[in-house]
Amino acid sequence: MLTETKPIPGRTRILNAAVKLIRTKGYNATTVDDLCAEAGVTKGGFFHHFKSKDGLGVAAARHWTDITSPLFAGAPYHRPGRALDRVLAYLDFRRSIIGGELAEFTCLAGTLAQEVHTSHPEIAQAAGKSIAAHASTLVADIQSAMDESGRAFDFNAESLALHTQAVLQGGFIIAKSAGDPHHAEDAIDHLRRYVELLFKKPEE
Amino acid sequence: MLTETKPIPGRTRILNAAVKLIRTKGYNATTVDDLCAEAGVTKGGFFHHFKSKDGLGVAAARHWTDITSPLFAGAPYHRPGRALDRVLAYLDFRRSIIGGELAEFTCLAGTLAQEVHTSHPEIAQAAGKSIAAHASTLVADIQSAMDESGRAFDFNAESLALHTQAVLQGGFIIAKSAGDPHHAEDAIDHLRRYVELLFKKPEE
DNA sequence: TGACACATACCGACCAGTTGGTATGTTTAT
DNA sequence: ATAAACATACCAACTGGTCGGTATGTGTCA
Repeated sequence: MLTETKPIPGRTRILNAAVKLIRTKGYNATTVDDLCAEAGVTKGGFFHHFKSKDGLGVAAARHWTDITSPLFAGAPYHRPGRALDRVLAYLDFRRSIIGGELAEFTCLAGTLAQEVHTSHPEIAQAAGKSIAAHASTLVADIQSAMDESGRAFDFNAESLALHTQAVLQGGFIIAKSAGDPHHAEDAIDHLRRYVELLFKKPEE
Repeated sequence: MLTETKPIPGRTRILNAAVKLIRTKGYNATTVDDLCAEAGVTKGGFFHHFKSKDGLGVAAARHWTDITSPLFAGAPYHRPGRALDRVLAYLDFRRSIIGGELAEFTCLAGTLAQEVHTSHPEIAQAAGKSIAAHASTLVADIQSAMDESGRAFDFNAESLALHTQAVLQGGFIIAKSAGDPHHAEDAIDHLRRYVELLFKKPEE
């Protein structure tokens, strides 16, 4: 039996190129020619698949969700029995995937949203959806952890879920501003400590 | 006696225009012509004051420090007697200046660092210095709060100071991604709760 | 025999940066 | 005191290259 290596279609190669280049250089600094060269496609091919560069931007934001969703859905942090442990395991997982170059672990959606939030609202909206969708995957565990704790909180599960994303995004920015990926880990460490303190039982 | 209204020199007008436009549109999307129009200067005037657009980028990052330093130095959050209260007052101050358009309260340095960290390292470095310099103004109060608490912490004052900036930056990104400034306030609320929990005395 | 997935060649708009000035001080030499 | 020499702060017009986008093919497969 042959190993059927099906070729990756041009559209997907362009989207993967977009993820790589936009994470490294940003949206505006990434030219259509850059994308074509990286994807091994000509300009005609590019505009066959996307009606404009902005159209690609929107598609890239959605592609980002398509890439990351299965990564997190298949990650081992869903295994612990207690909800709080699953939340902490999520943070540990996020910390564990930090390594190597900044562009390899930073968030495309955050990068896009920051850069184009006024000039290209459609792209920003698609990026916002991607972040919100990922945050929403945490809500159930956070809500369960809140319920299991038997405590009262002056925030809701959605707010804390979104906050985890805020801290991650902020950690990436500090890492970029200092040129040191280590700072992204520090941000997660503080976030983990925050979650532990929130749910810590008074006696322990 | 005449009211001597000294005219703002072109160089300063260009720097102020840069802060406004880059915060709104980002660095790459802000053209030299945009800057000239906003500042009321011609292109020749621009390149008299700055040797290149990148040169302006570096100068704008430093200008950002020049603008923000006196703002924070003169703010009322330094007044409380207990160090912890000064730290919390700082966060309350940061929360209070959020309002209106996103471009009016977001951080130029964070925006710059995110966008140009690979393509224009000099600008990113200048932006990083601005963030680090601001964070360092918090270290003394945080250190005092740690000392006054009499507790042991597994992080140092510098780390927590930088983390406050990470959370702020992250809050801005979530706000931009959702198109809602309110999220920046949520991030600060969580950060304030974290600081309170860190320093809360066991008995209270 | 089309519909699809590309490629080649090209265009007009725009953009960073240059050129070659002018007007207004400020310093220096006599 | 004053003129020459220099410095600073701008301006209008231009240039060479780049960018997003288009027009028009060509090969392939159901």
